[in-house]
Amino acid sequence: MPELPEVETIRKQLQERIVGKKLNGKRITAVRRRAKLLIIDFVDGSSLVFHLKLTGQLLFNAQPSRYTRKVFVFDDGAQLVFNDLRKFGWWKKVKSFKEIEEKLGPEPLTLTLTVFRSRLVKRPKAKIKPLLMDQRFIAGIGNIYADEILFASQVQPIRRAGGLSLVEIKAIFQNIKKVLKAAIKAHGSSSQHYLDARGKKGQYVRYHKVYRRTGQKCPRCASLIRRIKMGGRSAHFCPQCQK
DNA sequence: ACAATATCCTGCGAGC
DNA sequence: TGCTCGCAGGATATTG
Repeated sequence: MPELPEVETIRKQLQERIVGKKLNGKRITAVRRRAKLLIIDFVDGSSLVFHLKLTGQLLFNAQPSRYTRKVFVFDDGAQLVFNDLRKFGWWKKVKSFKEIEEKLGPEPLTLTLTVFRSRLVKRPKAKIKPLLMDQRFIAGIGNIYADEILFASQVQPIRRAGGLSLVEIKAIFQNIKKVLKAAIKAHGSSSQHYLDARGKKGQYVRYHKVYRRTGQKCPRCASLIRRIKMGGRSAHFCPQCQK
């Protein structure tokens, strides 16, 4: 799916466009994001929650296509179109968002080094890449940004959390924020299906250093980028300058 | 505790 | 042209 930066981009755009409108008679008070979830809040405290998974799109005032699964119509006639080629995405109405909140780890952008370290210490045997993608450990990072964060930190994806030095932990911590913020600035990564609420592509693919660059030169040391399988997902890294 | 696999679903490009 | 294979931004359940 859209990972944190993509959902955050959609959130900002929808916030500007739909707050104050009514959906099914209820006024919208806010558009929030938690991890990779998009949340539309209503005046009565209830929420409409979306998860876009791999191929979901939320388009404002777009024409429905063959992949449109749902069209939400606002009181003024504006529309929110939910498209999803692979049908993994979902939406649901909840009385309170707390029902969903419980299972999620901390938000990457407000995470502190102390919290990050204390959570790593509890999982010494776990490999760092699956850990970064584990939504209970830290919520919002997926395959693209896990690879890019580890490249920026010069740490290989197969490293065990317990074997990381303090310098490496700090680097990963800082790069989580740095990479995600830069990606938000670029409106996310449109590697394949992602479009923002305006139907436009994100530009962060330009800055990808390793993700889907197998066999190309590492921008730091010119070694060839390698791809390995980790738990059914691809991990991309530089075998030379990531230790 | 951790790893690997299957699963939901559809499409695309590569190779034969 | 048409087939099969592998791949695809997620997350969960199951099994070892």
